[in-house]
Amino acid sequence: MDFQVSFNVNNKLFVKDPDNTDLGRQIVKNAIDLIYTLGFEQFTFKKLAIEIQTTEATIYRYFENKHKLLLYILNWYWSYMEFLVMFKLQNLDNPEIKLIAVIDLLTSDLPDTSGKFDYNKKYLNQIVISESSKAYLVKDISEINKDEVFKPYKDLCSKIADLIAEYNPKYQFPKSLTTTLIESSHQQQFFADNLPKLTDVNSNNHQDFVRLFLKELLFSSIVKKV
Amino acid sequence: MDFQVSFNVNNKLFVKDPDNTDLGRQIVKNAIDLIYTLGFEQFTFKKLAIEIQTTEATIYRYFENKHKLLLYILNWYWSYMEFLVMFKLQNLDNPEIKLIAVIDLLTSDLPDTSGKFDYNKKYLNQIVISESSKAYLVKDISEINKDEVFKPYKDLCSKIADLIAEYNPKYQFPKSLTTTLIESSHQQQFFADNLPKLTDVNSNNHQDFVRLFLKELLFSSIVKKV
DNA sequence: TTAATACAATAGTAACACTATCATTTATAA
DNA sequence: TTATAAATGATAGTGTTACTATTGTATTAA
Repeated sequence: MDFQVSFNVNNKLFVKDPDNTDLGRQIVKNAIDLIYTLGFEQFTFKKLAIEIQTTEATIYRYFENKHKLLLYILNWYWSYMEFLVMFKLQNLDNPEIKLIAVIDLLTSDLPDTSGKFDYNKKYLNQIVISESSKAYLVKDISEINKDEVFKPYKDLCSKIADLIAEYNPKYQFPKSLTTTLIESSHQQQFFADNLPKLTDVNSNNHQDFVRLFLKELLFSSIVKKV
Repeated sequence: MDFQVSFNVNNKLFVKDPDNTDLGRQIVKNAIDLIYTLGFEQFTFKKLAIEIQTTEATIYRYFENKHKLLLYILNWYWSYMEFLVMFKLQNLDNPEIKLIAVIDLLTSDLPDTSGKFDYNKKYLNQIVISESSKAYLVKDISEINKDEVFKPYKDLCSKIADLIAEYNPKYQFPKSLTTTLIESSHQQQFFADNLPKLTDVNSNNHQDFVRLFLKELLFSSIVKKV
């Protein structure tokens, strides 16, 4: 694939739209690299400022705090993922094949894009795996949820849940199964890499393993019972 | 139930065993209350010290940092949970009934105990739901894993995975299914409470809902195919 | 040419995550 | 009972984090 993609990320997530300036895009791009390298807890605006040779104060003009920056990055990812799902499902009719395509997407790295958004897709993927739950597992979740900062995630979930309902309208838990698939896909990849005894991974290709597990989990849950 | 329980929590998790002194037990008990109230990010040793009218320095004599304290609390929880599983499964033969009992345990509050460990079980449960993944989603996971700080969690998982293998020896992913059940049980409870649109809850009793969902998920995965 | 905007440079504050020192209380053992 | 060690309290201090404020300069737009 080779085209430019661009999404309107929720404007409650930034003070000044980083998408509009070179510096803004540098901030986001280098934030991804640095969060990947240091982990979210060790990542600070100070370190990011040094990395791109600017000052903390400047970064604060774009983002209120690092949590919002993380949410911005994740929203970009979820929006992109929803776009990819839409794109890949074009011209597909069979609900089973559609769901298989979705699982493949959820367990693959993002395709590289050229142009303005040359974020490191491998890093971005790892951030989603290791850091995304920290975006919602916070005490002020109900406050930040009011700003609709989880809309892209919810939209993606709802789209996949619809596919499940299409496959088997009688299945009772399409949304919970969807979030379980998505979150489990991250967890199992993380465990396979870091705590492999918590999984059944045996090959070297962890993504293949997770893909297999999730397909089994999904289709045995939603199979139409006679 | 009414008896005293006591576990040997991994001694790499503390500097001085909090289990041996009144002050140590106060620290753990009040840490649970405070982490529940403030969330792990806002929780500090300073605030805890004020709460129990001691000083930061004193708390540092028991725990190196708040991450280790969280791990200590979670290890206590996982050890207790494994004990409860063992206890509840006594005298049960039928693997299906055993697995149902396990899911019931995973989706219920801990029973109250008297004696030294009068931790607030409702708070502890919420901490497990909201904070436990923060114990392992850290950059230095491989370092801390060397100290076997995840052993109680792994032991519990392995015990449940064995039950799955007992039910259906041909099922390929007993461990991954187990971690998925446990983690999903937390997530779905968290989502039901905070981001209900990501789930299919309709009743007021979120625990019943999660229980139903997980049983369905588990047994459709491991059903013996003809 | 003026005026606005964007950014850099610098300084400062309160909280956090510790470490160190020393005095005092408490438990224990000779 | 006294000596001794261990546990805790009190206090201080350091470097870092998470910001906010101010002021000067370069760029751009009217």
